[in-house]
Amino acid sequence: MLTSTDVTHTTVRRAGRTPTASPRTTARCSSCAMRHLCMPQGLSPDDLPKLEALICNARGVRRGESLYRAGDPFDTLYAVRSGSLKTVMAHRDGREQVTGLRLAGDPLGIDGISTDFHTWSATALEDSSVCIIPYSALKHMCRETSAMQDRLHRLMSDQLIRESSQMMVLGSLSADERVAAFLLDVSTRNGQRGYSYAEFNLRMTREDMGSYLGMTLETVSRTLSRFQKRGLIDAQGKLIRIIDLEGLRHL
Amino acid sequence: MLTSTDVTHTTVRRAGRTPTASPRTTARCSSCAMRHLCMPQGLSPDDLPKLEALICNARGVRRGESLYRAGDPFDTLYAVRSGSLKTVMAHRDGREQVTGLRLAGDPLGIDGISTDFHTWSATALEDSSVCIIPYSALKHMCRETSAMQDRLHRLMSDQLIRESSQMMVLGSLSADERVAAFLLDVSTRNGQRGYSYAEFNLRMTREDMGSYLGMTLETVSRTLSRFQKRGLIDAQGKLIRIIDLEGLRHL
DNA sequence: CGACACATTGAGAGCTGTCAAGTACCGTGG
DNA sequence: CCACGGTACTTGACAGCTCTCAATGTGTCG
Repeated sequence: MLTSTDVTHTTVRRAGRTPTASPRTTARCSSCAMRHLCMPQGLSPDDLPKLEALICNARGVRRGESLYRAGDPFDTLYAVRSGSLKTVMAHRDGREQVTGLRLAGDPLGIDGISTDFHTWSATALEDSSVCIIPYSALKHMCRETSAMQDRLHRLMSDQLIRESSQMMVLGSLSADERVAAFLLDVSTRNGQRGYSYAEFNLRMTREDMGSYLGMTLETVSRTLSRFQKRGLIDAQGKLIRIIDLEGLRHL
Repeated sequence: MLTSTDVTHTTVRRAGRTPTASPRTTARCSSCAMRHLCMPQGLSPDDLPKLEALICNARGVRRGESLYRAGDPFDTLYAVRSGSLKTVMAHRDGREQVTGLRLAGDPLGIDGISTDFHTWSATALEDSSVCIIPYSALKHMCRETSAMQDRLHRLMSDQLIRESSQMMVLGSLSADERVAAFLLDVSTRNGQRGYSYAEFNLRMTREDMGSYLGMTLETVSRTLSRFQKRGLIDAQGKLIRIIDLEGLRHL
């Protein structure tokens, strides 16, 4: 599984900018349209300047590039500013599995806190940009501002719940149910971000989806085709349009 | 799946002791043999008194009882002091899946931070006791003591990694590999707690194991039998003895 | 327009689930 | 102490879902 493709794992340089200047590489996070997602929810007005004081630069990651890779030393958290990334975990025998899909506003890098080294890799599914949040500065701020502390804790707990939900998907649901659950999840998250609930671009390949859902790319493809025949969705490659949302919900 | 049994979900009373006095119900955590596991790793000597000032009582949970259940309001974290518990998540259609096994020293309750309500249930696999760590007090202490903050963050990150490893098990491994991975995991954790790597009491039923590993209890049972025939393990019901550790590792 | 990655579809095999029967174990009550 | 009932466990037979292998179709980018 997942061994046929050899994704171009060109790790983005750590210090300094990406050579081929990606869009808005070093823009300030404070000028970011999705700033509210990067962290500050729940902060009082006079806490905001403190947050902006966090040297919160942005960084571009081009499609297929890794933001960080398993084994990299950890020192900063990220928040997706635009685009989307997948998180990937590797087994010792080389098999690897997609463990998460991160959309705008989602946090990234928490896996590094445990050991000071990253356990996953994070790879861009499209040209993306992320806010950089130095962990030590964030910790310092959390000690001063209880709202910030709350926010970070909730963020981590959120991830925990998201992952255990995915464990449930992997452990208890049939192929059909898994694909449906995935589509509904992406739909919801897309909607929450102000985009359409009904129509979105998956960005992931069928192989990525399969890896995330614990099945082969062929089964994913077959399932989507069947959904289309049943009038549940309209799928043109990675472009998905949900036609019968309730139908998907009831499997 | 998992519908045949109707586990006695007698939620333990929230205020006050359990009616049938369980062992050491209100003992102080500071007198606990596994105190070092409850939190303080990495704290400097003069931080310890602060930690003990956290009103850290213990509470008993009898086998089959729930420490907390999905939907319960969240206000305290726990750390397993003795015994073991399983965490269980429920799907809307009633199917439920074991999402984790918590042994002595493991944290419990983090799932409640996100929404202030618990998302999982935690049920004792044997008569157990847990340390009670009021979340608000813990937060307060994390703002004062950076070592404590570090510890909490790492704890949460650990859980995240543990869960994504389990996602990998569920998504990429065959039945044999899953069972082997589970046995090795329990063996390791048992060893880390000063017990035998080779011999342990699983406590979980085959059904729980199956639920955790995304397979049926019959397949679990068959797999264990096959392992036994191959001379990898010796299984007498819940009592497992690992004979060929390397054999298990190489599947 | 060709090269390449990605996606679709088919046929068959294999693993795991389902259903069913029988066995072992354990706590309870006589 | 033993008998009993119930839960947990084992094992078998068979079906069905998903994987594997393979061929073909489609889109994209240089």
